[in-house]
Order: sequence, then structure tokens, then C-alpha cells
Amino acid sequence: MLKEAFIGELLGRDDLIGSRVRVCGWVHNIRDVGRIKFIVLRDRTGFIQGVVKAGESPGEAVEEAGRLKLESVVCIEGLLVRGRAREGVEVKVDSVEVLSTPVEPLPLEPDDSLKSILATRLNYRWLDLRNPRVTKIFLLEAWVAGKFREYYSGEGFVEIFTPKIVAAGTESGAEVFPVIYFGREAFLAQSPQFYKQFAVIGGLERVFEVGPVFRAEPHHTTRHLTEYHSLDIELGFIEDYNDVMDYVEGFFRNLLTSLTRDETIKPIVEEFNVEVRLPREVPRISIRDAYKILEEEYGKKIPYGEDLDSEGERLLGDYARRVHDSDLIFITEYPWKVRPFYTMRIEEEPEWTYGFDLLYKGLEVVTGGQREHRYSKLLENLEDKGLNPESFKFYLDFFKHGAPPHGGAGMGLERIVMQILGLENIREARLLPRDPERVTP
RNA sequence: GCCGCGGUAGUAUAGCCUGGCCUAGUAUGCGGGCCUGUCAAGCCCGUGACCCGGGUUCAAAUCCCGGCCGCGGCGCCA
Repeated sequence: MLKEAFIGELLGRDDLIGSRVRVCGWVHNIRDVGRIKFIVLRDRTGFIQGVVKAGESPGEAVEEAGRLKLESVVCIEGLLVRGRAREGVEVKVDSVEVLSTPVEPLPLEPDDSLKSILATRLNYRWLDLRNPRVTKIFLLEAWVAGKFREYYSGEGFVEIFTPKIVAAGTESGAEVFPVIYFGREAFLAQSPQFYKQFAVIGGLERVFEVGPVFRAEPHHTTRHLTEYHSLDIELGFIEDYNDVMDYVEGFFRNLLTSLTRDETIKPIVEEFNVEVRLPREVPRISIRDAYKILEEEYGKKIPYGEDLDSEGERLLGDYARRVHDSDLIFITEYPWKVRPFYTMRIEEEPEWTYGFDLLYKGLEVVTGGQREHRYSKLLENLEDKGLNPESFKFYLDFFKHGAPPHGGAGMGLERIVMQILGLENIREARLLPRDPERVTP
């Protein structure tokens, strides 16, 4: 390896002071004070200052240092000494090795990239990503996905990998991207829904998946992407959908608790200056109660039996915080008319379902519910939705040979990250966002 | 998909409403120079822009129309 250690690994290591180190990274800043040059190197873990002095440092190093540009990729070597730099230590440089240097002026300065509009930042995302604050978003995202895997693996869930090229859309209504599959029409999966049910029915019982999903909806909002990452779970032998919510809640408790305790992630939370609240209890209120709360406490009228709009969700987020001291709130028993056909309906009140959403800081981040596992009921549901059972034959067949009662949920990774950090636009939480206008870079 | 707002150097902005004093200002970057402890380094010099097309007018960055692109709200959703 050209590089022996991350910058962060060299900082705060008193035992290394006085020894020779090699540091590789990007030139973050050059402060040329006449015969002394200060070179600030950056990698994803931090900054370190190198000092080159004319007359003192080897002539070759001085010459090379003079040729550096911002964002040149270099390795410097020298003694690690206590210095007057912010980091407490600095490198007395005796060798500068330039690995790559910009061939054109920078269209965006990483250090200042946040001053640019998002569109420009996304056009030059490889530079924007070097902004330490932006880097941290993706370190957190990786950590969240890791926590998801860790939590559910620990609860006996099996990770699955389902097809992303599929023959039919999952939910009626939501638009899919068609692809030409050897001359036939196929689609990009908008959800692993059918296949995670398949895996449960196939005897894996408890499964999870982390994967991309695709939605051909022309949304122009700060919280939609046409390609995002879904954290999915599905589990069999549930008594009712509260079992599903228990597992969702368990994950969020674990996540938020770790967020406040994990030393590796604390600096990120601090950088964004966000408060992480651990709820004592996560309220579960039926949507019918939510209608009442919205009307009585906020004067907001949602037509009975209709879905919540985004303002309603924001207000319920406020309600949860005010009344229950919780950033999280489950809304349950969604109306049948706004839920997909595979959702289990309440036997005595078939206009309502065992479907729920979880709002985090007033934004829907999870959707889930108990699924209909009875073949005949599924047929009824399809008929009720005016859907043709023929188009769902491959799915219906799963249910012909023994399917346990089951349910599950899907969580939006980017939305979770966005809400944790208080980002204003979901594109910030996507490395290379896809939206109705953008397919590059 | 419907509705609204916007497009000025590489980047971010001022100017636009109330057309002329705009040879388009500022910051940062970039190029050059000075400076032996900077840390948003500083100082001096230079570089570089009105999205495209049409119209109104003596005169358009500025007003009008069309296009393209961007941003946001709603619907819908994670």
C-alpha cells in the first residue's frame, strides 16, 4: 500500500511523536508564508499539517511543495512533531511525492462546496463528497445500514437478495420503470415485497434485505428519489401486526441509543448539531384517532378514510413530540382504499387494515403491516381492488402450499439518514441521486 | 402530472422592480509578485460572466414572448 495509515490514526498518538510517518491524502489548503509553506492534507478521517521550510527542508521537497495545487493527491513523509497546528501535531516534511494533480481549475472547492447550490454540488459530487461534512453523511449512512443488519441478524433474521428485474409491479398504482429484457417487457423492482414474503413462506421465516428500489414517479420534492435504498424486513408466525411494530421499534431504539453512545459516530452527530431523543414509549395511534387529533388540536381536516398528507404527518410529528416526548410515532389501521391488495384487512371493519406507518420527526420513514396469507382472501382483495388475478398468478401461487401469518416493513435508508441529521433535501443523503431530471453523474 | 419561482465569470452573489451613469460591482478560486509560524493567513497586480432565440425601444443584464435548464410546493410515496 502507498498509504500506511489514515490521518485520524496518527492524531492523538503521543507514542508516535518523534518518529517518521508517511501521510497520504488530498491537499486541502496551502498557506504559503514566504519561505515557509504549510500544507494541510485531508483524508476521510481528518486533517494534518505538513511544514516545509526553505533552507531547512530538503531542496527537492521544497520544490515539489511549490508545485502543489489544491486537491493534488500526495504522500508526504517526515517527522511527526508537536507543533503549533490545530491538531497539536504536524509533520516536518522531508519528502513530497505527488501522485496526481488537477489538470483543470476546480469547478468547486470542497471546503466551500456547501455554499454552492445543490445542483452544482451534485454535478461535481466527487469534489463535494470531499467536504468533511458531506463525507460524514455517508459514513453515517453506512453505519445505519450496518446497524440494520446487525440488529436483525441478532434477532434471527436471514439476509436475502431478491431480484431487481421483475415481471410485474408490486403495488397497484405506483409507477414502474420498464426495461427490455431480451425482447420482453420487464420492470425494475419498486419493492422486494413479493419476494420477501416468498422467502418467509419458503421457510426462512424471518428475513431482511438491504437493496435499491425504483419508483418511476415524477416527484419534485425534497424527500423523493426515483432510486433509493430500502431496508426491508418480513417475519412469519406473528400474532398480529404489533409484533411487526415491535421489531421496527426495537431497531429504532437500538439505532438511536447507539447514535448517542457509539464513539465512532458521535463526532458526526455533533458536527450536524442534532439532538437525539430516546423515547420512553413510542405511541401507536390509529389513523382514526389521528384524524381527531389533527382536527381538534390543529384544526386540520383530513377527509375520513383518506390518507394523511405531508402536512398532516408533520403535525403528528409535532404532536408526538409535544405529548409523548417522542420523535417516533406509529400510525396504524390505515384505510383499505389507500393500501395495497396484499394488506390484511380488519375482519370486523374491512374498510380498515393492519397496515401502519412510522413517522420520524414528522416524516414517513417506514411502512409496514400484516399481510394477507389466506389464498381465498387474497383473491377477494384483488377483486375488490379491481385487479386481475392473472397478472399476479406467480405471487398467488406462493400461498397455495402453506403460508404462515406474517408481516413486515420497509424503511427508507436515505430518509432515516436525512431525518437523523436534519438534512433539508433527501438528495444530500444519496451519493448519486436519481430524480426525474437527473441521471448523471 | 399540476402549480409557482429562478438562470450574471470556475463557484457564490450585487445589479433587474423604477431600461441609459454597466467599459457589469463584490467574495472566493485561478495566474503572477511580496512575506520565515500560517491556520478562513495577509497585502499588491492580473484573469474571467449577463442561458438560447425572437420582440419592444434611440437604447435591454434589466421589459415582453417562446425554448432549454434548474429549484420548490402539491398529489403520491420510503
